[in-house]
Amino acid sequence: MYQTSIDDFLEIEEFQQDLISWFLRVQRELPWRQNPTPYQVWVSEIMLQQTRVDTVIPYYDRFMQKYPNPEALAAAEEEDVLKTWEGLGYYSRARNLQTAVREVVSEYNGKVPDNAKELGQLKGVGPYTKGAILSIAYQQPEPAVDGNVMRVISRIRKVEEDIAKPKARKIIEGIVSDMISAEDPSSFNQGLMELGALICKPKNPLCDECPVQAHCRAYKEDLQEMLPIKSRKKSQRTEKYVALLIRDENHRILVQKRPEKGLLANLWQFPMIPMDKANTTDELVQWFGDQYGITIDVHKHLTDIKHVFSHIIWNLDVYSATSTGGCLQEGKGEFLSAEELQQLPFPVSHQKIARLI
DNA sequence: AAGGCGGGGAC
DNA sequence: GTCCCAGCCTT
Repeated sequence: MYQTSIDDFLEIEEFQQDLISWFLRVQRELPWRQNPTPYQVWVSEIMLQQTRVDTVIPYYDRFMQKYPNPEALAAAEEEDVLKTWEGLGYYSRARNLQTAVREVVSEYNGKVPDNAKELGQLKGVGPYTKGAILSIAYQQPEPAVDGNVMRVISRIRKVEEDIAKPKARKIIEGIVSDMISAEDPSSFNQGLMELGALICKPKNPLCDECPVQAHCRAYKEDLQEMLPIKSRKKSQRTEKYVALLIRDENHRILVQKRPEKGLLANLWQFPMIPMDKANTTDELVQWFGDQYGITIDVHKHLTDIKHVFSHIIWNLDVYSATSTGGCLQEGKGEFLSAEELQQLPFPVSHQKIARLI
């Protein structure tokens, strides 16, 4: 059904021409498009995973300033890398990127691999990123199928598979493999993504301005609003916590590092107590004493914070408090000055608390 | 195959 | 509120 027949070759060549010439004419000027090194392509592609271009730009600039090459990133402290990534989300991207870059420095003499086998084994480099690096950095005709490309190809070729399912990506990859330009795979792949971002948008696609309108089955059949087909994800669960801004006698503040796995791994936070463990202030003080080893005096309610993740909603009830005695248990955090806190990476939800200091 | 994993912009 | 963004990893 999605096979390419001999009769389609001429059509495909026209499609390539229309797409690539449009891309070369209208492409946005982006920091990672100025004669990029493979490392620059790699970093930009990791940052762009599930993240909009406009959000990434300032992060990319700061990151490249601090870590201009694989050696610099390999030598950095993880905590500093996370601080540079602070606010961008999906923090395992940063940790996996550093792990992979260290492997590139030690195993490949600092040269980013130019083949699918070695690239695919690097931490955090999946099918999309692998294809993006091979095509954009090395001009190899490999598909790079992201959300944009799934939507664009679904419409152009009337693919009615549910793009939320893994099977759809394989189908789209096959189609792109049959269509990709051998002369300029970089512009072809980037053109598909740029088309998705600027013209072939999820809602209200600008078909009147589309450079490949003549090649689009969805447009021909007026199905552009119906495609792609995508099943809905289930909604988030809610978790309620009390968060505490606890000062000691020197006005230092209690913070702790989160576990090395799971949500917001290795980031820092203010102590949080599940709401069901602290129905009353007395219960809260009791629980905190048991868990942390210090007694606290809870003062006024500062604010409520609602923070939405992709799969969880946090409701944080924030109180100020002072530590009045006891000895902080090992591994339960440390009291730091406001200046010292500035150096540590916090999730956005807890940056909101830090602003109250 | 399904769920965990951030945050923000567009509507 | 909903959707979704230049996705990957784990189970």
